[in-house]
Amino acid sequence: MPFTLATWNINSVRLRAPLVARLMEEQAPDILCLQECKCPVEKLPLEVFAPLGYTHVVARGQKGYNGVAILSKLPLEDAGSVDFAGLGQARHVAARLENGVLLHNFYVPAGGDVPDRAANEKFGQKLDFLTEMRDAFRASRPERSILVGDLNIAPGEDDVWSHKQLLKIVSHTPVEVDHLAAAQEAGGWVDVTRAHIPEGKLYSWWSYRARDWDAADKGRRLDHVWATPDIAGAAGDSRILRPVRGWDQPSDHVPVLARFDL
DNA sequence: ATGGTTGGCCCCCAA
Repeated sequence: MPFTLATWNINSVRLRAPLVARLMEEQAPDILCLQECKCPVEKLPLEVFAPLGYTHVVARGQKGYNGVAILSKLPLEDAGSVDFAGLGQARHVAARLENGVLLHNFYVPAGGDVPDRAANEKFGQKLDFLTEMRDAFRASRPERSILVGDLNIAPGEDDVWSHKQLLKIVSHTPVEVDHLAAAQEAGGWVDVTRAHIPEGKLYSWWSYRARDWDAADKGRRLDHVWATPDIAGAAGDSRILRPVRGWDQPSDHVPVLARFDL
């Protein structure tokens, strides 16, 4: 059963429901994982998505902030959510596909502006969230699993526009990169996007605060598709849809896609 | 070193 998968931080799914519909029409991924829906589950605009074939939904939400949703053409079973770091925020949800694959949709905390847990509580929460992800994968090594989402960390030198200039910027500090690597290694997760596109700069996010995001091109790869080694070989056709950043009233993130031949 | 933009919501917080 081959299927295509997309992950996209939508930054308000109600405001950008037309953009989600456009992606569904133009790319038709079988499964679309959204982050930063910014609304309770009962306010998701599902009436926009259902006519396009996305009738299966597994989601967690809250008013105003965070929120994760899996919209699917394929049947899904809710596989629960974990409150990593005890924040009480809607940042994770999992779903089981009919072929047994377990799909995790994550929205890792951004972590505030100051990369110091003594001075900035949010940074500590981000590190704790990643540590608890690591511990969960250690306690129960995932199999036949896919993990996607806005992990809010650009791990590699070619995942940012300037490695040197971002070393002290939250999302690319060594301590964050180490914490993400520990979570990745604990699960044995393969970075599917980088496995397929090993060379060159690769970004999925460009700040709203640039005069010309395209010309300046000061991007970061914050959005990821991972898979466990037993199914990573079935993944192919990874793509990051840069042109979506140029759509009207865009999210600051663009969709990241992959196909799985399972 | 600083400022720049966006979204949600109760006039400020988070990103």
